[in-house]
Amino acid sequence: MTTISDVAKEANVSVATVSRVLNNHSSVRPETYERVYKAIEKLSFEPNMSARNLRRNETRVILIVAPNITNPYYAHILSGIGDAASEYGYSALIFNTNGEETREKESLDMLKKKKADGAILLSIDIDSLWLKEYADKYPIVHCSEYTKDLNIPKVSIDNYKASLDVMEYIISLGHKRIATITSSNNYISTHERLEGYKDSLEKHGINLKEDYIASANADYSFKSGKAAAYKLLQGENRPTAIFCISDTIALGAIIAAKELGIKVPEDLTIIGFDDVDDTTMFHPYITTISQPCYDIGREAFKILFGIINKGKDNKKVVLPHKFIIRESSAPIS
Amino acid sequence: MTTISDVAKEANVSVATVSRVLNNHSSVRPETYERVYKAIEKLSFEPNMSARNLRRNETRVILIVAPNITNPYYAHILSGIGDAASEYGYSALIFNTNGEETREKESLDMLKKKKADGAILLSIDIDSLWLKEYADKYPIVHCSEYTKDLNIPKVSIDNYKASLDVMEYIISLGHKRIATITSSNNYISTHERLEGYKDSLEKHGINLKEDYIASANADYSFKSGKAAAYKLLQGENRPTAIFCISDTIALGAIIAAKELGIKVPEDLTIIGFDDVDDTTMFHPYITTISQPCYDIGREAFKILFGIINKGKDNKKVVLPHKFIIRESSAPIS
DNA sequence: GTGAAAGCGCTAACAC
DNA sequence: GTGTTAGCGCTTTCAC
Repeated sequence: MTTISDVAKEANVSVATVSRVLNNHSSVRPETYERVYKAIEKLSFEPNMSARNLRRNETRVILIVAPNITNPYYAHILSGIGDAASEYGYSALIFNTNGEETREKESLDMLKKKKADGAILLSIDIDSLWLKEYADKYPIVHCSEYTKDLNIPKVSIDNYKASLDVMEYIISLGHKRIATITSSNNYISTHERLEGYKDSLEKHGINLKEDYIASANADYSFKSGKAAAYKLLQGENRPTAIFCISDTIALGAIIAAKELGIKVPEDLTIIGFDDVDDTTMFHPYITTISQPCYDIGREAFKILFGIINKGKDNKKVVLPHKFIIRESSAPIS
Repeated sequence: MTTISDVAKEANVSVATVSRVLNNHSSVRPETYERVYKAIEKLSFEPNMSARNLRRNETRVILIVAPNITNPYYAHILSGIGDAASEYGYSALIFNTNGEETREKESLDMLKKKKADGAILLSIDIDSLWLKEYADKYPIVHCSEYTKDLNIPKVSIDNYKASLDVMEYIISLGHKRIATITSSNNYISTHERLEGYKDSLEKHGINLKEDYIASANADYSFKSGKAAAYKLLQGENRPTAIFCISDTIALGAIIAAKELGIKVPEDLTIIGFDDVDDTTMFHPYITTISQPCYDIGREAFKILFGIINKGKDNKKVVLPHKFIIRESSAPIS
């Protein structure tokens, strides 16, 4: 194993100078820099991270906290975080919380115990104010979901705007009886999408009907989406369009419609959200909002990196979503 | 931050003794042990990993090499690895290779550069003999897929046996015209499943028909599965059963059959593999082989941990699969 | 059974 | 602009 002092000998300088070169300190004369650089290359020297970490009091580990990385949505984000982290020389401690607050806290205690330099939270309830205590002391960034009223850096799409986009489109198709399937979870995305739904109706002078709002499980399960759609479609004056808060729910709604003999999109428009599940297997392919999950992950890492190395920040990054029209939506007949 | 010497003071011993307690050296007198232990608790001391790693020349980082963690199969395994790693105080460097050999080698160079203590490979071609060079020098374990003829520790299910199970079942249903959709990739699982298919036919005196063997893409895509099924079902003397190497392919086959007006399972039995995609959304629910992905991941980590800490090993662990009969299979009519 | 002390590889004050 | 050196927190040899 070659060390900094091997390089120093090779280049005929002191270890301090090598260290300076390694850390891009400006005070090194170009010739010296060159000489050291060549020695580094020649010996193919790689700095020992444990030594550097010990000295700098860092870990070069980040915490990734998610309910369940098996969920494709989180898997995509994780992929982006993971790639960025590798590029910057960080490794990851992946914590599955199963959505439990105790597990969330437990994971953040890793920060307290100095097992990680910072954390990226993939999902957190809108009202998790207990987070403040941690965010004040440690580098934390929100990814996708975030707590309201807490000034913590975050990256996500504009869920409210995306919801508006969906609703404008549905309304432009001539629909008036528009329902939504939301979720029983307590995420900001869920709230904002519902707000967008309500505000759009109001803007267009369409009365909000409470029984046009159904709710699926916290984890957007197919089954619960299907059940919610059943409720919606079996009531009287059934909707001609349903805005679903996720693609899995939309899939459930499509099946419910099919079982009830309602044709999609001819008699019922269904819109999804996320575009991460494969919804181009079965017709009708689902019209949906697509999120740049991978980039959300990458960006989250970069912000965290900035905080760890340059100190506090409260950047809020909003990435663009895309509206993808496929087959499950049509003008009212 | 409390250090080992704080603990030493508190317990009235030397740092060496604290270290011994920390590492369970037997040579510490019970009373001393007790005293130190209490001091550790009292100060809620946590050893500084960077210091320990520097001293021991470790990183406490493992490499996880996968084509794409966004694939649910890998995501499930990753979940198991991640949980086990966290429990043992390891973090992970996740490398997406996209199936490219150069990326695989690149990732393993992290071992050379001492950026990780060992690696878990989630997929590797059956004939990647170049791996030997690395496996001889560094702790590496195979997970799910492995290279033939290389004596590297591994954990997987018995793909050959699983294939036999499927085939015995299909044959017991009375089918004689049995096709398979394999994959163009070069994984051992693919080979073994195909072997099982062939051997079963032979055992039951059914002639192998080359045009009953179709092939989907390397990544088992739905589309390619559907295309392969089309080829199978449009030929003359079409099969009455198709054994698909993955659930996504089976899903494709079901759609192909539906489009061709062939009823599943009445006129065509379709079997899948993996049970990781959600195949209980649409009827018919798919009869399939289920793999204990999470446990495969956990076990792989444990073996790696063993090698890192106790030295070479060539344990081969075979975990049990399950055969799940659902709706896509029926006796020949 | 326990302690003293060296040293892992690096960074950063401080000196020149 | 560069070198000398202390020291980050831990493990481990060597004494006793």
